[in-house]
Amino acid sequence: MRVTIKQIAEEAEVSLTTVSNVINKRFHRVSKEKIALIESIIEKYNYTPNMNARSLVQSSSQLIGLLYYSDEPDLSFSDPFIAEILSGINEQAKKAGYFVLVHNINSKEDVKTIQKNWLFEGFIVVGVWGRQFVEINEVFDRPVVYIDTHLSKETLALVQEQPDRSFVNTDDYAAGVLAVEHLIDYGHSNIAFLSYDYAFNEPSVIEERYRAYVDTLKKHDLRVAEEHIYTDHEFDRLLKDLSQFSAIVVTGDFLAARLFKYLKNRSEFSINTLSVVSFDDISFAELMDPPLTTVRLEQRNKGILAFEQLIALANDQEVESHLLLLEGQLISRKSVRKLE
Amino acid sequence: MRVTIKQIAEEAEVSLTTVSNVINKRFHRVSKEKIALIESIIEKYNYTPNMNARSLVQSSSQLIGLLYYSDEPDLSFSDPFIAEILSGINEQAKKAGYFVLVHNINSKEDVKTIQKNWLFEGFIVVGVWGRQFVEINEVFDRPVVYIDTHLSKETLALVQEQPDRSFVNTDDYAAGVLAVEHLIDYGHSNIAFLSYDYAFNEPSVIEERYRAYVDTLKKHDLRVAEEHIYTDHEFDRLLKDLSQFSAIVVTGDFLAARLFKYLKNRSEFSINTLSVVSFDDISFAELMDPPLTTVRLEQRNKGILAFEQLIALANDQEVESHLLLLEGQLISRKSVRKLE
DNA sequence: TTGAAAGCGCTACCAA
DNA sequence: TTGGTAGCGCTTTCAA
Repeated sequence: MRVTIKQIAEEAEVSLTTVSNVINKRFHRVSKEKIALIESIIEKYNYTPNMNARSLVQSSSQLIGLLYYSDEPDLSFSDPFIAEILSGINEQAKKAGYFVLVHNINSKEDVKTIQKNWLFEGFIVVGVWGRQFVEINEVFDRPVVYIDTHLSKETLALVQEQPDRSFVNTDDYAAGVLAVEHLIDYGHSNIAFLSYDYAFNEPSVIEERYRAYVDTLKKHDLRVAEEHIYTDHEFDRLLKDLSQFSAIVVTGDFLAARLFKYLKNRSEFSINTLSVVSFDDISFAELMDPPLTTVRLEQRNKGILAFEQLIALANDQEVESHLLLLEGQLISRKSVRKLE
Repeated sequence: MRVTIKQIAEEAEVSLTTVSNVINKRFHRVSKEKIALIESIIEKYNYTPNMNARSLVQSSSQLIGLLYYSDEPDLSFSDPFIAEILSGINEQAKKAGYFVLVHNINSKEDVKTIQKNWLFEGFIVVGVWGRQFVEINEVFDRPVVYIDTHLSKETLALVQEQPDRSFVNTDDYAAGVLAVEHLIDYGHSNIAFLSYDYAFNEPSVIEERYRAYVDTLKKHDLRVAEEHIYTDHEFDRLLKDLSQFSAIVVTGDFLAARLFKYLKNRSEFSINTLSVVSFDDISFAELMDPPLTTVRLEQRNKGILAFEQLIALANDQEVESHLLLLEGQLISRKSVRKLE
């Protein structure tokens, strides 16, 4: 059987309390000699406290929950984006002696259930945005940091009141500016915009990039038009209009790859005629033909940062800000060409 | 505060024991009326038992551990392969009311620690093979199912004795045969083999495919030679030898993509001259140029199957076999051409 | 069919 | 600086 605090206490000939005190580093309550003795015995048996017992008495559980909000269960964690984030979280967690429980949620009931089952230090939540936010957010009774959750001004103001909520995002607006400026810098002035089909009127990652696109074009006195916006269902329309554009902003590398394929199948000339800039820098981006110019988003760092922020919140430490924005980084490859 | 079994008992005016009995479906020990009453109260409060308390008394924890063995912490869960598996596990787990804790391990100590911290129903372990196996395997005190762990005959014999260990793999040998037969079927007879650099003498996924390659070639009286084997560090040598081959077997889609890029950069003719077949069918495979012919591996299904198997083991149910082999499926696209 | 009580491993409170 | 003890929420004897 695994060794318990009781056995340690017996062997050291001290009380449970004393052992507990050294385990929890309350050194000021124990004499130096006993600390040394007890620590040596702990070392000897390679003792680690039972988290279930600990959790039961409502102290630290060392457990954090990574929650992925999605309606389609088969999507969830296979998304490389979340995989990267998990990877980052996991690395930090292991270093810091934390454990991470992953779970899919698609309702507030899911959150309630999981909270009743286990005691968490806090949560990292991915995939929540728009109207779901308020409903989901209210049921958490522990700190939470949201990743890639963009909020409307009103909602944001509301959350400001809650000291144990934080947000880590890419600065998607800035990333968008980066992409468009690069295009303009290279001489492009007729620039289309391609994204997945989504609700353009709710704050979201895509909406930020869209705003950046519009603003940057306007700033340079370039023409902006609603019909220059395409969704992934409109490749045909895009192809028809292609002669109008010398460049296109695509909201994700995978979508860019789909566009490449589509274009290659129709008209040989297009792919070398059209410049494309995208977002993500997935591992495949550099292997594409042409190698994709894209804004690197560092999802893994988001995971790392989110974990760090969560631990700070959970321990009531001061945090610098509740909105952490990561810089995107333009990776210039071959898919954007210089215009004379 | 969350409602406890005690409050349920009070409201129902019965003992804790009785409530516990209905929660654990020991209906034969409780009268019909009380069952109905208690269940209605449970329903009303949306009561769920506290897993920490449950675990503490050594009954079910509903917790399974997904352990990823790797020396490089930053690799781990960002690998799309493990992400797919996690996705499958997670879906099943949620349906069945289980929770999954993910963790990186790179020593048996890691396993010991996590086992002392929490009570698991069992483990799903990914990334262990060769000599690490025996050492890691012995420290588990709960059922475990390994994914993609190939064992030597001797080790396998050893494990046969352990009724609570199982293995789910793709039938990598069969998948290899599928790939090579396809090539031969299309008229190819000079076929190279490209894989990541690895220990060819230990049982592994790649070794299985390699054996399939050799055996199938031999079966068709085709020439097999050691110098036809290339690693990902030998692209230059491969390029030099390329005129000898009409086709190549590559052990993974991502590597195939790297090869494509390399070849495109050197000699325009090569990529359309060389047929390539690969393994995985990652989402990018069909977007490659040419679209990649590959053997689909269904990693997600492995996760699903592994979970199911684990639950069976944990509940001492009869299992049909301790070695579950999934079929690969050849996805024929454009990267293999018919020879006249 | 029901319930009282012990105890899982730990922390927290209070007293010494 | 130390220790005794109650109790976290639950399951599990054992007795009624």
